[in-house]
Amino acid sequence: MTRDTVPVATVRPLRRDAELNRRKIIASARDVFSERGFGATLDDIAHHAGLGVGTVYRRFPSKEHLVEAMFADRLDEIGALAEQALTEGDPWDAFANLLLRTAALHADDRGLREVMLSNNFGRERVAESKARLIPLAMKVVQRAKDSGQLRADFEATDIAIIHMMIGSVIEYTQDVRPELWRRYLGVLLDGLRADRCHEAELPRKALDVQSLETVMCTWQPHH
Amino acid sequence: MTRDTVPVATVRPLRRDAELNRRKIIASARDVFSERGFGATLDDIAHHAGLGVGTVYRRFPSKEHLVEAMFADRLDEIGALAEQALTEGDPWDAFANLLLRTAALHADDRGLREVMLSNNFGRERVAESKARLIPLAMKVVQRAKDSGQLRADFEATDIAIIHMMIGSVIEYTQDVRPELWRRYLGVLLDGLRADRCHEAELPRKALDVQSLETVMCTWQPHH
DNA sequence: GCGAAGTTGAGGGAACTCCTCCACTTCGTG
DNA sequence: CACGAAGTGGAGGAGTTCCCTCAACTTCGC
Repeated sequence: MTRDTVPVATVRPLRRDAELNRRKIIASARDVFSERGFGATLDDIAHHAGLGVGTVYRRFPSKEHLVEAMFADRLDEIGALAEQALTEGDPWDAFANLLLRTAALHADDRGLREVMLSNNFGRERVAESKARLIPLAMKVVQRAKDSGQLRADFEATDIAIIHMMIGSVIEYTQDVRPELWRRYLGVLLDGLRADRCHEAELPRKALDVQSLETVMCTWQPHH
Repeated sequence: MTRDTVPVATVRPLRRDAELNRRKIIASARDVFSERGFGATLDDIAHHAGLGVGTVYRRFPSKEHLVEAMFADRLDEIGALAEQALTEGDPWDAFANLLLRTAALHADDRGLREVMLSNNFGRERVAESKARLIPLAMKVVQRAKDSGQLRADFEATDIAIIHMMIGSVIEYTQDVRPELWRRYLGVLLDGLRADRCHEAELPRKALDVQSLETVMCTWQPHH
């Protein structure tokens, strides 16, 4: 499934056992990355799959390739969430649910979180999928602002920063209280409603898209 | 100043040049830790001080000791902020300003941020200073709640988590926009005001002090 | 049953860090 | 001023961790 999307210049098919192992590797990578993030080594993934390291390297030239193979379609999942949000009845609920559902995915999958917040993992397909997300998010934001429920000085780039904040809560508290992040997303959402702002304007302007890009290149997973 | 607070069993005084170097080391550590955090090696600090590594190790058995020597009094600074907050006129302003001023210190000094958010740096004196902070914070919170301005379901441990969130914003955005964190603290503060609540209660309970302790032992600086 | 394809895991090599050691320098007292 | 004690420097040992290779071995499938 993830497989045939690559250019394909009629590569000879893998031997049956090799194909089986390839699947084992991907399954293992999904497990390991989702639990331990990209800090995990290919050695870890190999052992978790019950295979030798060499086998993994024979199939995937580098960690990058594995990531690429694994996460492109998961990002499209989030794209689907966003599109769905555009058709949802109440504009505020659409906005809030998009944040909530995305954060919930982040909480379940450390690897996904890292791909989303950093520009340092995966190239090509991952980058494309992310690029497709931006205009969608902008629409959801605009709709919520137009409806007068989301504060007017909110910007689409704020979404990314909010995910960074919630991401750090997830990172550190999920062993102790896996759902605690919902509390702080709750505070943030309350703070984002138009009828709650006390100060007319938030201090400082939001990041422009270019600066956000830079920030996301700096972003590094913890340890 | 930081100096004579240690037990002192009449250690013979340092030779004049050695004492000078000791000061250089501490100054250098202040610079380097504040900019690069505790990721910095003692080698870095030595070179930045224009000294050899050996000299640093002769004076401070380990990084821990240096940290201890440096940060205990900075934490007391924050304690002073908190006490000051207790006498400030408006209870909400006291609360909000405490968060703001503390975050501003964090933004200026990566080392301080790391000591505050983690239980893994510095022992003894640092731990003491932190312990003294807790009841103060609790009072400030209680006063703001009693005045009806801070939402009733806020807890003192939320302060630490908020600093983690803001800390991650600082960490990643300060090269691009050093003051951007104020924007998100602004959102949080608006979300914390009691009036015009949308949801009656935040989802999930706050951490208890014990769990927070655990979380802070897990906390690690980035990279 | 044979050659091509696949597998294995010890270990090479690179990047870091912490810290030690001892030949050398400097201090300051007698 | 000279001499012993105190202090200094920084190459390098020891420990990690990680990425990836390769040569000996196994399995597949025609």
